[in-house]
Amino acid sequence: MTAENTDPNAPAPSDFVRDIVAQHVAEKRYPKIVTRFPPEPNGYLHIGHAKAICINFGIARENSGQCNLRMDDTNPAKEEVEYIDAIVTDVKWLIEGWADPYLGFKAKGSTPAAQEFNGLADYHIAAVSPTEIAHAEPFFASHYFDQLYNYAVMLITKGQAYVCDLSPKETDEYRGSPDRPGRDSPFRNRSIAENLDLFARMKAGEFPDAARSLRAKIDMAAPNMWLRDPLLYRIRHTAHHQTGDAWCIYPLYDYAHCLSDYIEGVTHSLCSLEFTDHRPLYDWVLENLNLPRPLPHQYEFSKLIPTYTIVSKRKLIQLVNEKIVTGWDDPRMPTLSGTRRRGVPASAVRRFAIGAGVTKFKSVTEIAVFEHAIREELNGLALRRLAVLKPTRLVLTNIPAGEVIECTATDNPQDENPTTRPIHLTREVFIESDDFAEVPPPKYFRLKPGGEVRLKYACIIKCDEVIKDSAGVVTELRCTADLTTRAGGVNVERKVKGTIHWVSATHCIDAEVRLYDRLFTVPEPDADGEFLKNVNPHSLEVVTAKLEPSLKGATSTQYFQFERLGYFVVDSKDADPSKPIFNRTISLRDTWAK
RNA sequence: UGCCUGAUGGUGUAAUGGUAGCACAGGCGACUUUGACUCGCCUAGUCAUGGUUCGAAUCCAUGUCGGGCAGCCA
Repeated sequence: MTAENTDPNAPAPSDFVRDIVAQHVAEKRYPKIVTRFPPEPNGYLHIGHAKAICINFGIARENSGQCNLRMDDTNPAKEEVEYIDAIVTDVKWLIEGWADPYLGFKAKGSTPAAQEFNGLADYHIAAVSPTEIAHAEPFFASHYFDQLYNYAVMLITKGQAYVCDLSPKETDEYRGSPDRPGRDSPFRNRSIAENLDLFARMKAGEFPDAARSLRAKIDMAAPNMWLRDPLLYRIRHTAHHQTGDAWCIYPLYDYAHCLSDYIEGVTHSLCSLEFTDHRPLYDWVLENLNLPRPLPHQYEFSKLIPTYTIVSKRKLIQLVNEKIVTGWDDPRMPTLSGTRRRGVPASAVRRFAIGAGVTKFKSVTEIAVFEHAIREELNGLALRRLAVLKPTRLVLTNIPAGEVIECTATDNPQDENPTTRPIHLTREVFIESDDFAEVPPPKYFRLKPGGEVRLKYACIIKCDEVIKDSAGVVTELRCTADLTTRAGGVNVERKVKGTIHWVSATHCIDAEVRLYDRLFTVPEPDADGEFLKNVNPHSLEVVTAKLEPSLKGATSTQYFQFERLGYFVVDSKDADPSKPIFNRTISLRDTWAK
């Protein structure tokens, strides 16, 4: 549980978007605050999307409103159903226990209903809650294609849209450039009747791809490029994952998005900065259609870009296709599925995304902020366990072989009344190789020849002898255990500087442990456009670790802290009961290593 | 050279004409059967120049620097 959803006194985030919403609420401008999260199903959601999700769902949550999940699927060439399923899973995961009551879906198969509002024709589609209605699905822009078509006919009838026969290349030339006005298309002044006829025939499939387009008639000399008679529809003889072969003309983003918002009753359409130039077009479409209900408005904020990561679908796809990672859900990927598999709790992602704030300043957020959020969440959630990643054999010469000394270990010292479990001290144990140094550096607290250290939850031991092989590698440490320093023993209060973790050599289990590190070696991997050369060749190290036996049967829904090492989780994909595999989510903070 | 948009410690963000605060990072220390956690202390900032004002990060002007825009992508 996190402060964000348990502390009623925690101040709600404050930012310029929420200020605007608050003002609209005070003015009673809308019957209900409705936002939306509208990904295109052409890739997996990543940490950058988490910010948009948190803002949109957060505002819905704070205002008892609603946030619709909508597939912005107007370009069938780039989209796949695989992505739709993944997006739904990821969004539900991220908001679960936080904003799920505010998630808006629609009844499965429903399309916008024609209604009359204040005496005017209108289209509207109602939301349902997926937690209450079994047959619910996300919204889809493609489910509004009929209505969008009708609106386009309306624009044509008003003389505000026309069919243009210019080729893509010619259209480009006619558009001019930022510092040079464009020229009117020779087809700009076709009669309304001809436009209506041509548009109907475009829909009927009479023309090949890109032979004609429907354009808004605005201003070819506008300083804003997006107002130079932007395309509304293009011809594309391609099947759509939702509508099949029903359509061969598809609306473009600028036309479909604002109307989709309107049809759903969205009030605040929040998007990232690069759409700022599109806002006048968003408004133009809505304002020219005689729509009876209050219009939505668009507000822009900056994206969340962490250091040492890439958040560009195109580039993430490249990492997958070039097999630099094992897939979209590789634990090194900044995708939500990768992050989840890595062992990061949704609450940590939210804490990070919300903490980043909402501004119009293009910023880069240090990954350390995310790492801190992960540790903070996991510190409260993770069960402590003992595990040795790189084992060194240690023999307690004063404990007879076969003797088992039961010790009590704490599951999580952060709990008010922590539960415990038994662990077993035996003659032979494994300790971390790093926890012994034959020639210790200055201020080394751990085990050294002749030195003492405490085995956590057990007793103080003294290193008597170092056994090495012919190559000089340490193969065994021979020590004596001072059993009077055990819990309950007379010398339990005796202090030594170092405490190290260990597992019994006779009771432990083996497991594959995947040690992940940052995927990139530099803070801004794509600064020069060549992110592939900045891939960290050591982003994954696989070891066979020795684990305390209570870890047997662990599942991927449990978070663990291997004491003194870091946070770990069972890999949700590759592990099975006979083959335990753990992912290191993140190491513990280590002020000594610095 | 067009339009849009922005600039507060190393990073992110707050202060909405009235003491520049918070978090991360960094440093020092305390505590510690995790060199974790926790706690205390410290370092460090309003792009520039003018103006309005008793008072400016905030308002105005000019400048500087940055980001975005010319897909039949979203």
